[in-house]
Amino acid sequence: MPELPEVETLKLGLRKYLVGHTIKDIEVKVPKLFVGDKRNVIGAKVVDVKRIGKGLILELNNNYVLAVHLKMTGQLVYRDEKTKNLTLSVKVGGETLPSKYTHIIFKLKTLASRRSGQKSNLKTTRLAQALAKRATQNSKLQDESNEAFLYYNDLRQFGWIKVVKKDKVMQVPFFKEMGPEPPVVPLSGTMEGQALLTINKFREILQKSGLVVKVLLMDQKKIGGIGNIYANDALYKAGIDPRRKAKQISSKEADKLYDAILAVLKAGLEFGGSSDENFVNVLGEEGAYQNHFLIYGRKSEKCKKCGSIIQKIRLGGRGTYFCENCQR
DNA sequence: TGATATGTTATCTT
DNA sequence: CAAGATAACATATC
Repeated sequence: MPELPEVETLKLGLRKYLVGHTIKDIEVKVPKLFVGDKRNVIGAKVVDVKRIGKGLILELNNNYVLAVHLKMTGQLVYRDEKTKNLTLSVKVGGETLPSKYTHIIFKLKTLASRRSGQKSNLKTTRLAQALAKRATQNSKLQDESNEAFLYYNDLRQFGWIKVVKKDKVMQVPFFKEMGPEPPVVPLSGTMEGQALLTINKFREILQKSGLVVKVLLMDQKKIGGIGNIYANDALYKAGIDPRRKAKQISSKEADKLYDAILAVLKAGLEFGGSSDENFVNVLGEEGAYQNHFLIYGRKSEKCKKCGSIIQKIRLGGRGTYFCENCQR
């Protein structure tokens, strides 16, 4: 369920809370979820976080990165002194961390010098000197209070975290094969090398594919970042029947669908993602887009536009919701 | 109890 | 070979 808006929401949170921390140790409780040698990242500092489609890249200050995919039920939750008492918004497992579903624990530390150092060295006031002296005296205490954790929780254990050399990120199969993604966030938000979906490219992808349009939207090799929720909502918004062949979509309809895709992804972002199932942000808080689904999950309810009963079928093995009257 | 939910990947089929 | 279809993965919930 974490799709582009959810992963982007998490990315922004990780930038705020995780960046600047040094990885002191990694406890891997379920080995199959952690790929690679953890010794290559222990001791390194997280310097930035990027996203490719539904994937995350934690950039480190050495030659490695941590590539992350949450699949359906993965969570990355940050905890330190200030946030340790926050409860986790989930419908399963415990509210406190680590929980029954915490499979990987990153033990982190921020250096006291990062917050109190540098600038004060440039100043020569007595006050600055006194503060610096006190900071040194308290450094041991501060080190302890600066201890933090990043918990990887995953109910279904489908996700993964991979240790990858920085220059090999785009060679990880999932990233290498990913199609262009809809441009809904500032360019700085995505990984270098990740293509963006233009309207012309979108028309071309539709024309070239023999797939049913909804299955195509969700195919990460064709377009990156769209999953079941936003595919359903975008097709509803554009008034297009999800069962239609992509090839049969006219260029006018393609434009409408393109706009609808950008609109629903942006709506998802504005609500901090959707937490219909397990998604939570970096602090373990729910998003709110689930309260604004246009059609996803509304089986047997009335269509908001015309009042017809919403149908549910299965396309490409996934639940598909649509209004027979409004989507043609 | 068995069907269902989900995203990607492996494998089978055309 | 390629594109598409389908099973597999894990596990709580209906």
